[in-house]
Formats: sequence, C-alpha cells, structure tokens
Amino acid sequence: MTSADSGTAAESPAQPVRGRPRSEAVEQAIVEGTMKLLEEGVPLGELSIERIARTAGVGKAAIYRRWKGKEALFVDVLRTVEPDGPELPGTSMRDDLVALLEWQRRRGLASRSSAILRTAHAQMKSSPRIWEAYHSTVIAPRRKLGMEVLRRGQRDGELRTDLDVELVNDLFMGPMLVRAVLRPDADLTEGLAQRIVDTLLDGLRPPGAPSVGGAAAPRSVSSPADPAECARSVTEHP
Amino acid sequence: MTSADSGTAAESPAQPVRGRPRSEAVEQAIVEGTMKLLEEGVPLGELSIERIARTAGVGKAAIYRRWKGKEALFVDVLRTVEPDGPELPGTSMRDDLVALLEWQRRRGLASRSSAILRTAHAQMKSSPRIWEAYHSTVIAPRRKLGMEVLRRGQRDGELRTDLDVELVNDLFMGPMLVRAVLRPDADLTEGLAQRIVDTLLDGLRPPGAPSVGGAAAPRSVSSPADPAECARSVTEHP
DNA sequence: CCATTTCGATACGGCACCGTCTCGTATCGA
DNA sequence: TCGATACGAGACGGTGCCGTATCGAAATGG
Repeated sequence: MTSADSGTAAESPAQPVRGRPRSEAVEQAIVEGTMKLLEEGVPLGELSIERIARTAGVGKAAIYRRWKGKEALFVDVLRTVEPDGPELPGTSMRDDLVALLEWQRRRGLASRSSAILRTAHAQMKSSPRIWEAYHSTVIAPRRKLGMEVLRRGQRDGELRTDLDVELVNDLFMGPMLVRAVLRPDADLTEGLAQRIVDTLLDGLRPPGAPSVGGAAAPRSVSSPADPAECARSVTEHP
Repeated sequence: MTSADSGTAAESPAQPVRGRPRSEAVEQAIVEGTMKLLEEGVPLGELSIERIARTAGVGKAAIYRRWKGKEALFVDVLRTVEPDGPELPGTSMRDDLVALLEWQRRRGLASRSSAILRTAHAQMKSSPRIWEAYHSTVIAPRRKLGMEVLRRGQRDGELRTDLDVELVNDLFMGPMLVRAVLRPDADLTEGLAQRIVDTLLDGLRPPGAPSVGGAAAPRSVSSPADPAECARSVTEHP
C-alpha cells in the first residue's frame, strides 16, 4: 500500500542487480531490534536511528539504505508485528464475537503487541502518517470484520435490527479494548470474552431468539414520541 | 492548590520570605505554555524545558526554580488541566450513568483535555511515576465513583446483582472511552451517552425491575410517560 | 538604603543524535 | 578477475537540549 516502497522493498521487476544483494538477515535484525526497544517501553520519541542500529548490531547506513527515517521504519514494524486476525468459527454470531474478543484479549496479554499498540496510539495524534498506516492496515480491517459479523447476526435473527451496528460494535469491543490497551494493569482472565459477549447479548438479542438465554417480552426501543419537546433536559451543562 | 506543590518544596509553613516573591503569572505562563504545546500534539518526548520556556516567554531558570524536571512539571500540568468530575443528579442509577458518560463524551470533544489525556496514556508505560500520579488523581476516583453508582443501583433494584461491578463498569465506560480516547475521528454526537446506557440497561436490568419512570410494563423502555425520560431517545443520527 | 530573591536573557561545556560520507572488507553478477 | 554494491564501523559538522551560572533589572522586607 501507500509508501510501499519503503517497506520490505526490493520488489523491482526488471532490475539488473549488479552488486552484493542486501542481506535479509540485516533487514530482520533492524525490525527485530526496533520491536525489542518498543517492547521495553521506549517511547517513539526516545527512539533514534543510532540506538536502533546499536541494538540491532548494524551500521546506521544499513538502515538509511532501506528506510527514509524513523517514521517510515516504525510504520513497517507496525505492519510486521501485527498478528493475523482471528479465525472465526462461523457457527453463530455469538461464537464469532467471542472469537474476536478472545483474540483481542490474547493480544492484550502479549507484551510485544501490546507495547507497540500503545505506542502507536500514543503517536497517532502527532504523526498523521503513522496513524493513517496503522488505521488502514490494522484497525479498519478488524472493524470491518466485526461489522460483517454483526450484520450477519442481524440477518440470522441473533441481533436486534433496530440498532446501529457501529455502536453495537463499540459496545462489544470497547470493554475489551479498554482493558487491553488503556489499562496496563487490567484483569484479562480467561473467559472474559464470553462473559462480555453473553452479558451484552442478554439485552441485544431480539425477542424470540433461542440460543444461550431465553429472551422475554418484546420491546420497542427507539421511537421518539416527540423529539422537539424532550430534546433537552439532559443536554445542558454549565 | 494549582501549582505550588508536589513538584518542588514550596509549601514551607513559616517562611520569612525575604526577597522578591515568585510571580504567580510566571507560574501560570509555564503551565499554560506546556498545555499549549501538548494540545498541539507535541509528544512528551519532544517537549523540552527550553521549548517550554520559549513558548511561555520565561527563562529556563524560572522553570527549574519550581520544578525538578520535565516529568514533575508534566504531573502538575496533568492535575491542573483535569476538569472536575461530573455532578451526579442522583435521581437514579441510570441518570447517574448517563451523566458520567456524558462527561466523558464532552471531555473527549475538548481538544485540550483530549490531547493531554492521550499523551498521558502514551507515556505511562515508560514512566511509572507519571502513570502513578495520573492513576491516583484521575482514574481511581472516577472509577470509584462509577462503582458506587453501580452498587447503589444494585441495592435499588436497577441493576442485576449477579454481575461483577468491575466488569459492568467497563461495559458502560469502555465504549465511550474507546471513542473519546482511542479513536480521534470517532463519532461523539449528542445523545450518545443515553444510547449507550439504555441499550446496555436493556440487558443489565434485572427481570422484574420497573423502568426508570416506574410503573407499568417491566421492559417497555421507551414509552415515554415521563418527559424527563424521553431525552434518551433523541438521537438525530446522520 | 540594602540585603535578598526573582525576573528574562543568555553564555557555558557537555551530550546525544542527526544524515552524509568514507574507510576496509565481503559478496554478488558478468 | 573486475566492477558494483552491501556490510560494520565510525568520523564529520551541525543541531538541539541539558542543567548551571551569571548578568543587570525589578521587587520585596527589614
């Protein structure tokens, strides 16, 4: 994708590579060294090419030969470290959601992924390029996956159809993301994914649906009687 | 309270201040300048005493006279910028939760608070002192407040008693936090707090409990018998 | 009036890093 | 064998920041 060149480049169709080829081992050492530093909690601001070169045991030139600067390198590392998305069982929306959340939970437990995740979120405000790369390669696909699961759930009668799937997606992912990303000391015990999904489903499942727990009376949720007159009452704050 | 403590000595009980007193304006200029830089997205790693002094229009010595270093200053800025917690209406658990989430939403919309919040989260991994200060002065009290609201809700029959309040708290706060803190481009439209709380409550409310307004059907959520209650359904979603 | 302390400004030596460039060596294609 | 390129190492001048010190000018109390 964008800027792909900077990445593990060397994809030149017709290239009469004349001299010594670039060492793949050096490539890996650089990325690995960067990840190691990131894992140790070194913020992006304290990362320097010289320090990475020292850690990786390579010369500075070897890095500048491949990447334009620290930022481009970081984007590549971001893409490299990202684990593959979870495999969805496909048996039901509920099971798929559990799988998605369970994957997030494990990811939060992995220090490598976790630390880099944090740094990425930290820097995205100051560096639109990093945020752009991270969003398009990591967040967007995962989010899209969640949406599809939810929409399928709506078709199959596992999820109320009167709700905005964007919101529902955040209702499911939010709690786990907060624990995995925002709070380093949070509880991420086994079974958390199921608990979240099932607790939420108890209210999200449409009236007559079978599955885990029985649902009860029908409910009509969002049909405002008269928006005009009840519009405020909660909206004012000094 | 703002300033004048934590960082440096300052609070000496009986001090025969002999010479020229420290200017309160200088104090404010320093904190204000730091906030301005933080707002602009400058990460903590790129913040320097010299840059702060330049921005604030003060001498470096004026800063070193008050704070031990960049970290101590940042902790003080953190405390200063943090807005007061929300006032809870106390009419019901549901209303209190809406107030809590609404406060988070507004906070997410305020660029100042938001940017500093992000930076704080970014740096806490690498700097335990900052995380400690931020956690004890900001996160812990707010979290405690949420817990109390939920426990009171359990006592009053507004919330199922078979659920872990820690988890429930994350179920409520997670979605809003994700949008406010993690995703800079997220949707934070008016009425989001109500939508989250009510959608979740539809499953969190114990079986036989009456709706907010009381009376009638257990689960008929939005049959607005009470105008104060129908505010939740105001969504104006694009 | 004078000692004391703060003010902005700035000079100081030191340090880490920047990005480029040059070594001597290693490794490829021709 | 030879030209080209990559390798680690590190020299190079430049930049920005560090934390301290010093300056003359305010501002306070005794």
